[in-house]
Amino acid sequence: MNTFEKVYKVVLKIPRGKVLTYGNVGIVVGVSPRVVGYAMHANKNGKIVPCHRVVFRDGSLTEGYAFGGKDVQRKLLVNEGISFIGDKVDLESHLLRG
DNA sequence: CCGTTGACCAGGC
DNA sequence: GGCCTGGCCAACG
Repeated sequence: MNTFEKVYKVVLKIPRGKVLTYGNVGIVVGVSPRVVGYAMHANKNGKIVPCHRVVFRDGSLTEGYAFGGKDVQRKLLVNEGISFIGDKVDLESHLLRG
């Protein structure tokens, strides 16, 4: 099992309408948050893992998103029923905590 | 094998 | 509340 696959597996387990932070995925997988971000970057195709359900600890998104940018990512999240506070995800309501 | 590079996060100013 | 710094760890050259 590669480190990427472990990250992908956890991200795939995120239910619709919920989000996780990079650091949270890192804790579950057992790697540093940087590695999670690296794995997401490797997934820049966006066809393998719903990386739009992974956001910053702050609830903010990323500029270099695979599908085109944070605007596209925000649209995808809203499409799944996730609400936003300004330019950030409403973590209080949608952060998946285990 | 070593140095650099990140889609990060927390702390200090 | 924005910006910088240190720590973190796998992938790349």
